[in-house]
Amino acid sequence: MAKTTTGETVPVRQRGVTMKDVANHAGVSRTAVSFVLSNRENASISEETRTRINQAVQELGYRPNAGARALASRRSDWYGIVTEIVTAPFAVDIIKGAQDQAWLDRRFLLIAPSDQADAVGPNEGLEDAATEKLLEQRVEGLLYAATFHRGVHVPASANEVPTVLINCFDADGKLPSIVPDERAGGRVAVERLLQGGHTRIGVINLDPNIPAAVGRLEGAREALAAAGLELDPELVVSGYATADGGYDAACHILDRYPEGGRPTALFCLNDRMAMGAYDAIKERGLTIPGDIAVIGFDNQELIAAYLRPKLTTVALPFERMGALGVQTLAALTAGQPILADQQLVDCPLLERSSV
Amino acid sequence: MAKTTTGETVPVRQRGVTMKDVANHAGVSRTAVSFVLSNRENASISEETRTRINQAVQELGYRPNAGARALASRRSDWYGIVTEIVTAPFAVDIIKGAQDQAWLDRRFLLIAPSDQADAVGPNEGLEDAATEKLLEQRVEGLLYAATFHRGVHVPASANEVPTVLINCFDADGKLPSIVPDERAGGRVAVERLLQGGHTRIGVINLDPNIPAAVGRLEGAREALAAAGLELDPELVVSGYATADGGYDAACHILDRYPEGGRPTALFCLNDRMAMGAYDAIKERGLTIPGDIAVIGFDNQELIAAYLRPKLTTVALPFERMGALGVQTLAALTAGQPILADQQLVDCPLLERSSV
DNA sequence: CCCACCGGGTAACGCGCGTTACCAACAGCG
DNA sequence: CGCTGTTGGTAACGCGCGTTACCCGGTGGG
Repeated sequence: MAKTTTGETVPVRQRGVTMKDVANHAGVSRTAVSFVLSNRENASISEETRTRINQAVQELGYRPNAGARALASRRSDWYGIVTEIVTAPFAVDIIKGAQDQAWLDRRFLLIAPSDQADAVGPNEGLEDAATEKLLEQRVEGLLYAATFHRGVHVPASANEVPTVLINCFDADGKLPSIVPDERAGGRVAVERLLQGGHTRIGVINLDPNIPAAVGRLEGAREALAAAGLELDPELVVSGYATADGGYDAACHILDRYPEGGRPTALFCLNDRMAMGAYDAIKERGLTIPGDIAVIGFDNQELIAAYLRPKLTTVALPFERMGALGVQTLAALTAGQPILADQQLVDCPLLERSSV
Repeated sequence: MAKTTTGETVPVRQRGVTMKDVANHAGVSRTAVSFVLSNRENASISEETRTRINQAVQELGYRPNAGARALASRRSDWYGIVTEIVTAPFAVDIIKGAQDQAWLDRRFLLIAPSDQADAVGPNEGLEDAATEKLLEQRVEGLLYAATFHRGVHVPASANEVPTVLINCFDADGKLPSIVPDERAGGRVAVERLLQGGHTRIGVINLDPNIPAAVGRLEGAREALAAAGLELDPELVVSGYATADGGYDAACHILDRYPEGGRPTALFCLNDRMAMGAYDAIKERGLTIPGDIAVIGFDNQELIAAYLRPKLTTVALPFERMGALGVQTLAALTAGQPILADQQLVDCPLLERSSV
């Protein structure tokens, strides 16, 4: 506890070592310390005092005050990311990718959850409070990350700094975005099945209106068309994006042609549905991949890597999208042109044991 | 000021509006603006100038500079959390709980990943770089969060500021920590099985040396002892903490007494192993929960909520631990005494359909 | 001998804000 | 009348640092 002049006690606040302390300790001016610490090459400091200063830094355990530096230099070295991912962790790898990349660029990533506004007042926009908080910290750029690929509306204040969307796109403007190449993913999945000799393929579809479903299905059709085939509409069934939904859809598909003509492969548009499909297949005494090959989408590790047999699936490149988002932001803040308004990121096929 | 078509005015925000600009616009001194914005009750500002200032704030779209405020007031309103969770997202709810609580306390949570030091140099300690970064931001308190309950070593610099450990404990010191009450969790799980009429219970154990295994097993034994029963050592099998490990262990347990005496319930010490156990049970033509009741631990949503039947399991209170960590930190920074060096948090039973 | 130049530094300003000390005007009171 | 409060403010300092302008003592060139 420390005492003020009035005698009252306040929480102890360690008086930090400042550049002035370092300067005194080294017997030089604070300016010299600043020059040495910021490695200015055009500053003329002799090698001897330079080492003396560095030694003082070590001895005193000096640690720069990032806030003061930001204030004086007018750059914070921070990016902010507004995301619902913290509360819906499915796509947490976006944060990881972004954070790693930011770290490489010697920048810091400030993470703000996008759904906490209701904690302060019911009428505030969801992301607005988070965005505002980040701007108060004077972030140099903003990222918005969604848990699933969709269109979003970004608060107006986002226009004050460079902004990039990750795993979502600007529903009403021209903000640059990074999204998965759903179509190529659908294509590669079905190509893999074709390559395995499957020509009759059932599809367990998501809500047909969301971008993921549209793209993946389109890709699937392309792959089939390239082989001179097409989807049997009877074998494309939508369901809730859950294991139960996948189970129901799989039952429907597997039982559709009792007389013969049952598909030999199932393309499940997400892994949770594939999980349910497994049950439906096993229930019927069929084996995976012997009787029915299954391929998923998303690569949700907890599911895909632990199902038995392990699920072959198409991965959503979350980490890569996060990194690319930061790179794009870096280009924007540096005033460089970016490659495209919308960057598509490849969805690689992960071979396991279900095909 | 900009006007919309409806004639309502919308603040046009531009970077660089300072308190001085607001003061000029309102025709008062900057001090007056500061007083109004920080709501000092002992400052004497007339109601009229107060509204004039607030109006100027609106019109100019003034946004405080958090860094400058922190510099002048010598408090940042930030806590820092060092965590491996970003890279191993299992326990991401810790972050959510901490962030929500911090938000309620009008504080901000700075998240630093604990494994990025190798990006700058191979010789730096893992958490050290992250901790250092946070201290440079002048966080007022530090949290360390682990993905699984264990002992950890924290960098020495953490001592400069109040520190609380979440889901881990200080292996060599006296830092306060928040951990799940594994023992009570094991007890409640087995009590539930007993209540269901099960007296012969198989246990799929984790690595027997980790705190989670020790506590949960101890709790299980307590519950049995209270009913005058005890574990059959032949029915306690350790395995890798994966679905495959659970499958193997379950096979072992289920086939141990071919002549009769097979357990009617399985206590799986985590949900991934329960997932594998499901397969072993189904393979043998047995039903869940009809023939074999299964109870898990961890409540890993992606698994527990999607297995068929849905898995009854004991939840790890990640979110609550995160919140409690922040509360404890708040008490520490305010100089208040904390309840205990180690706070145990209850692990509630989540009833689904597997018992 | 004077002057330009260069190496090696330092003084001083300002970033945006919290905070303390102070000041002017006016009312109430004896 | 002087004195004391009270109301409604303002001037000025400093937080820790980046940055610019400047200074001083040598040195080489003319």
